[in-house]
Amino acid sequence: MEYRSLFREHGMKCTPSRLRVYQVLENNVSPLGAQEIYEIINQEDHVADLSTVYRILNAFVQQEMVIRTVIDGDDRALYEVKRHEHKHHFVCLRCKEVFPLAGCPLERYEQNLGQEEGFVVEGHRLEIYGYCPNCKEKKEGEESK
Amino acid sequence: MEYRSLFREHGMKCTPSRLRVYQVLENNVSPLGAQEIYEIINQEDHVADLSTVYRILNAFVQQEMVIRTVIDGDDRALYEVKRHEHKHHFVCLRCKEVFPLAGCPLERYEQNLGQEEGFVVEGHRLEIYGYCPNCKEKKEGEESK
DNA sequence: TTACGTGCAAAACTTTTGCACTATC
DNA sequence: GATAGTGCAAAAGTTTTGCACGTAA
Repeated sequence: MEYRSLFREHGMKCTPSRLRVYQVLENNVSPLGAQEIYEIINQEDHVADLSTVYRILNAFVQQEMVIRTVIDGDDRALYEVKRHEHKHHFVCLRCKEVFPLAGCPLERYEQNLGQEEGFVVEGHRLEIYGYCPNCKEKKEGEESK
Repeated sequence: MEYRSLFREHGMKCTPSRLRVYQVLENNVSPLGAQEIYEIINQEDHVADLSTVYRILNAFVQQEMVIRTVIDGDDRALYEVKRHEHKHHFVCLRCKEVFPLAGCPLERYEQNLGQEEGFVVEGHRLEIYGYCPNCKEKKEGEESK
């Protein structure tokens, strides 16, 4: 099985819980919270405890298989599999949905930052906030009342 | 007093706790957590309870006098006074210090996003992660062990 | 068989809330 | 004097941890 070797490469045994957590993350384009993942994997029968989900997620993050993010105005952490492309998110202020955005506008900016300020840039986090096409319309409706 | 009218404009009474919380935020270039603010204002004598600090911060945020942010890898929220300039932060992965950065490289990118994808952009969040000049050296020392 | 992984319960940490009391306007 | 603000204690939400038991390799 393909996952077995993926886990072994990162020094972890292949267990049903880990498998399910990883698959759920893989199948979602938008990042998910620990509680959400817990609910999804246990929908049919009991697969893993919430504390186990947290332990698994922490292990994935430490192994850099998964990225952990926090979003303004929402205190819990969100998790998503690390994919090859570098991308960012658009967060809808109304429905709270998180949309993936392709690409990144920051490469040149980061070069400057290293040269001019003496910082070593390792990465960045960018989210765009606003209204998604769907909520854009609804919002206009609400405001014209 | 100058603060008195600032508070009144936002429909809030001028109390010692609010005054101190606001001043502490004003005097810090880097954002602070609620617990930190609590400790600073109560250093000499008791000024406000932690729950009061939270209530005050929430009121400030609601009145858009203060910005609330969360930073990856650190679960608590950070607060800073809303200043006129639009700026971002550099977060040091080693000492966790937050450095303000002037300016913003995103204006054109956001225009595209609205036109091509149908999103309404209201704002964004950008943090750069890496090592500050100070920790850069220390880290190199550690690695060459 | 032996580490590593997990369930359960409890704790830690951040943030919110209810209620009686206090201070500002 | 009315209303908004506060202290204290308790609760709620998220994440972590200790320990005994279970399971993958």
